[in-house]
Amino acid sequence: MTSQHAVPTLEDVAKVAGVSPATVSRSLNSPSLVSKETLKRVKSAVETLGYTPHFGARFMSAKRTMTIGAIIPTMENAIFAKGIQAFQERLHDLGYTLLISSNSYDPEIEAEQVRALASRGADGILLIGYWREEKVYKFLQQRNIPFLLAWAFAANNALPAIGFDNRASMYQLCAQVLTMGHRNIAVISGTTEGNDRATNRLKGITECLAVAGINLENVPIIETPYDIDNGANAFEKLMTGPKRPSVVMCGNDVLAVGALQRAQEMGIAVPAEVSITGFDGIELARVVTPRLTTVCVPHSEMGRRAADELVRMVESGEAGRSFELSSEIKVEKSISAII
Amino acid sequence: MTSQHAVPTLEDVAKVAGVSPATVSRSLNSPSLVSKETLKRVKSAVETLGYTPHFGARFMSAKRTMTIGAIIPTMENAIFAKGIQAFQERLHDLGYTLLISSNSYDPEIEAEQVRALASRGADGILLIGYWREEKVYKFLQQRNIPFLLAWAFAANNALPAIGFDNRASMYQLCAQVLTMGHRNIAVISGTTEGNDRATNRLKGITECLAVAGINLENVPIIETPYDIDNGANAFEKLMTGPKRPSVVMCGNDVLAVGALQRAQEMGIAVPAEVSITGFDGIELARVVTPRLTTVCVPHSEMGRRAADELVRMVESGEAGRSFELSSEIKVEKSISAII
DNA sequence: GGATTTGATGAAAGCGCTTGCATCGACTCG
DNA sequence: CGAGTCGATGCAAGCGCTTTCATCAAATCC
Repeated sequence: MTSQHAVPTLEDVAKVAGVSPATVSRSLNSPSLVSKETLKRVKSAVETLGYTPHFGARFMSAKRTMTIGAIIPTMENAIFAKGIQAFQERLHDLGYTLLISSNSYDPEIEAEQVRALASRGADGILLIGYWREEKVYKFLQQRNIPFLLAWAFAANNALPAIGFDNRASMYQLCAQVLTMGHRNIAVISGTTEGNDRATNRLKGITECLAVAGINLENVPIIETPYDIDNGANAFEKLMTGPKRPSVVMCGNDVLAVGALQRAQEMGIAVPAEVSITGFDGIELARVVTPRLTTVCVPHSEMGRRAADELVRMVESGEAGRSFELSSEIKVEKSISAII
Repeated sequence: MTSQHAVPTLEDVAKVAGVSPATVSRSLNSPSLVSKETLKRVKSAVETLGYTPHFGARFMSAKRTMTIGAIIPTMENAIFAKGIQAFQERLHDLGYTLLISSNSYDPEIEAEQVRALASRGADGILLIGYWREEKVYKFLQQRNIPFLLAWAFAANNALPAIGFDNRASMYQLCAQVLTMGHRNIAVISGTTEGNDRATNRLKGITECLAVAGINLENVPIIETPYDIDNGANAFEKLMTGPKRPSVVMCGNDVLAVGALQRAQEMGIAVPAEVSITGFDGIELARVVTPRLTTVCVPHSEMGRRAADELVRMVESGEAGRSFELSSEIKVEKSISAII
């Protein structure tokens, strides 16, 4: 081993540059307080030593860590990917590092991750949706850690959030479905327990149907975790049930794509024999045949603006604001009108 | 504001439990050294105060951080999602926290992220593929930080890696394509610069074609970043060129799906008029119509085993080993034989 | 039963950095 | 030209934790 793994410290840099550690620190953090001359010497010392500030030490003496945490339910399907990617890019531009954790929709793990991020000094945290145990919010407040909720927006909730109204969007989509003449509706919903987005989407459908005077007892609803195969299986169950629906509304695109796929395998024509709708407007929705009728959500915009707002909260110390983004119903070939 | 944001410290816990800070520390980290009695008191003090160890402080005095970093090119398309998800899950089981960064295939940003993770005390780092500037490897070695490469495997490279042989896999797929009678081949490759996976996949094709005696000058190759629309555009260019290929081989499934989509838009029948192949075997490949002929990679297994190996390296201090995983060619409807 | 071991705990020294305060020339001002 | 400013720098006190070493009482041994 040629290299002695002596990680260089501030003091080493100071020695090489012939100044005090304090001056090195200032050169790195507030260059304006240091003379051009010294700055140059320090810079070169840093280079030759390959010095990297020790994050732990910095974290201990300074308050800020320039780190933002994000906790998402899953990375596996693409629902959050685009938004988080945009979130990360914007944060990077703003000089922050993003730490991501995912928890497979498990609230226990989520709570644990909040603590982990807090103890790692996250200056702010991004969470998905509203629902979580009260103690998590308590903890965040007690620790005074700014947080922002994303992928959801509820006008009647004071917590700072950026997203869209899942209920209203789905309501609208359902209204569209009704307008096209469908009365025989089935639903494949994501797991609603502990998931306010899924819950609200389902609510959007049931409310709309109720308003339209459709008896909900006749509307089969299957709940299942977001996954292509689950969507497929649920679809099969619905289509082999007592009464075939004319349209299957799915809680998100992943489920819908599963449904679509199983339809093909079963030789059921879409949309001729049955229509299918999704939600989210992820890539998956536009590459399948027929394209999915879905609700398009501005993922990238959401990610970017979430970054802006969270950083604003962190840097200004002000309370977070909420932003409602608009979603857009995109009617594609996976649905047809009933004549 | 009701809550004074006084984050409780070890000392606070000590005071409440009526013991010394040292004892609290031991209770938390080496319970076996502490009496049952004391342990109980400390535990309850921790609970009532909602104490969370200060990561920075811990990092400063201890060596381990129980943190693993992963640096991936992108979260946006699903190539890495499944593998990283499995990686994270396994790490969680092993008691480690995962920090993820993505860099949009920018080597500068990657280098920066390696430093960021190092200064944050990552006990080990997962990187994608072999190629990166020598200084990055130097840095890692000098800092004595265990690292593992994933999504690639090259028998002739000593760096610890877990993955598959991109060149060999693509060679095999290409051989299959030739077997089916295709001689008029076009390629849509991912950007090869700075990307050894893309480079090797392309090499797999060209080598195979060379062996088959096909003049590479007649093989149009378009290089473009991994993105559905880029795949679509490249496909269109190829199909409107001087001589239509009978098969378009794509560097990954994302490009292939783009190609497939544009084919549909252009009214070109797949596989009747042109065949299309992908690489990776992500979900996208199996939901499109026709299903994509592709090379399936064991993403989840790779993620899990990467976690195991990296943790082993960290905990044992031993050098990393390399693992070649096998990939599997999956022939689906997107390709047809030339008679 | 005195000497030694053992188990449980405390005291205190850092770990590498930031920052308030002190210092000290060099300048400015009246 | 002496007093007050100011810009640049150093000194040193922590930040919250881990860990070595010392301490001390109880248990063990010959």
